[in-house]
Amino acid sequence: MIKRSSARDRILETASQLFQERGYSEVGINEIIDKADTAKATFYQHFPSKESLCTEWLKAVHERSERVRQEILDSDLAPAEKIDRYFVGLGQFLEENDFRGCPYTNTGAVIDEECACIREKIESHKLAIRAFFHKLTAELCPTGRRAKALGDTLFLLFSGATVEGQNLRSLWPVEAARAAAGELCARESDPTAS
Amino acid sequence: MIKRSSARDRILETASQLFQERGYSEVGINEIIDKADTAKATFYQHFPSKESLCTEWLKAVHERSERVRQEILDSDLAPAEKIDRYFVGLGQFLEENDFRGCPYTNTGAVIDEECACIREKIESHKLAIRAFFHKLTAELCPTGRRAKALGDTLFLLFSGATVEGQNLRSLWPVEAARAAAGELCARESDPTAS
DNA sequence: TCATAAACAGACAGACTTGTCTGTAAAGTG
DNA sequence: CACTTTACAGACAAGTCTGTCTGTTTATGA
Repeated sequence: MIKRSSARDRILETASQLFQERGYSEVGINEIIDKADTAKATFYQHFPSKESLCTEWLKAVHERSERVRQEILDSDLAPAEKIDRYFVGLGQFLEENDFRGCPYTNTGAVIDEECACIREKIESHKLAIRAFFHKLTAELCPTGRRAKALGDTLFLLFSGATVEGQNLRSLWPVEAARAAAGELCARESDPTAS
Repeated sequence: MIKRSSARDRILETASQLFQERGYSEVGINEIIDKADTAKATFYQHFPSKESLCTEWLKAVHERSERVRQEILDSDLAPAEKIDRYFVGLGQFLEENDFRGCPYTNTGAVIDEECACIREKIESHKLAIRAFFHKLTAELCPTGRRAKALGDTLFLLFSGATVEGQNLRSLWPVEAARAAAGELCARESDPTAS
C-alpha cells in the first residue's frame, strides 16, 4: 500500500496552496483541514496556532526563492544575463500562480501591526532580494560606485513588476521591467552607448 | 448648536480611516458604526452592503489622487520637475499613513476573484497612474519614441517604491526611486551625458 | 402644529471563526 | 502481544461576522 504523506505535510501543502490563492486572512482552518483530509485535533497537534502555520508557510516560500537566487548566482552567466533570468523567472512565477503576486507582501497587508514575528520575516525576505541585486550590480560594474544605486533601482523595478502584474493580471509589467533592467545594465557596462 | 455632519459622512470617513489603517477585510461593520457613533440600521439605510462601502471609499481615494495628478500637470514646472514632485508626494503620503501603502493594492490582495466591480476599479486606477507618467514622458521627450517605455519604467519604480516602503516601513525606497527617476529623465533629455 | 423622514438603540438570525476537548481507531515498535 | 505514538471524528465553547428587523426618538419642513 502506498504510504500517504504525513498529516503535517498535507496540512502545510494544502495551506500553502490556499494561502497563495486567496490570501492568509481569507482562508480558515476548517477549510484547510477539510481539503487536507485531516482532523482538527491533528492540526493542533502539529501547529500551535494558525499564525504558526503562516510562519511555516512563509519560511518555505523564502527558502525556495533563496534557492532560485543561489542557482542564478552560481550559474556561469554574465551578470546582466543573470538579472534578465531573474525577471524571466518572475514572469513564470506570476503565471503559475494566477498573478497572485508576492506572498510576503500580500500577507503583510493583512496581519496586524503587533505581529512582530511575521513583520520581521517580511523585512528580511525583501532585504534578501535587494542584497541579491546588489551582488549582481557589484559584479556588473566592479569599479562603479553607482552599483548600489543601480541595485536598488532593479529591486524596485522587480517589486513594481510583481505588484502591478498582480493588480493588472497581466505580464506586461514584468516585460517592461525586464526591458528597463536590460537597458540599465547595458548602459552601466558601456556608459558611452546611447 | 453645531450641526453634526450627517451619519453617512461620518460612516464613510470613519470607514476610510480604518480601512486605510488595517485593511478592508480586517475591519468589521460593527467597529465602523461604533466609532462613527451611529446605529447599524442607519448604516444599512445608506449602504446596501459592506462591499458598497468599499467601492465608495475607493472612489473617493481615486478622485483625490486624480486631483493631485491634475494639479501637477497644470503646474508650470518642467516635466522632470513634475515627476520629481510626484515622488515627493508619495513619500509624504506614506509617512502620513504610517506606511500602509496603496489602498487599491491592499484591497486587491484580499477581495475575491469574482468581485469584478472592485477589480475593475483597481485596474483603472493603476492605468490612470500609468497614463499620468506617459503624459509626462511624452512632454519630456517629444521626439523620442522611447517615451512610452520610459513612462512604464517610472510607473514601475513608483509602484515598487510604494510597496517596498510599506513592507520595510521605510522611506528609502521612495528616495531611491526618486533618484533613479531623476537620472533617467536627465539622461533622456540630454542623451549625451554620462 | 402636524406629518414625514431620518437617525437612533439594539435584539436577533444564521453562518462563520479559532481553538479545546473527549474518545476511538489505526499503525508502528519493543 | 502489549505499548506508545499518531491520526481520526466531531461536539463544543466563545467569539466574530454581515445583514434584518422592530420599535422609539429626534429633526425638518409645510
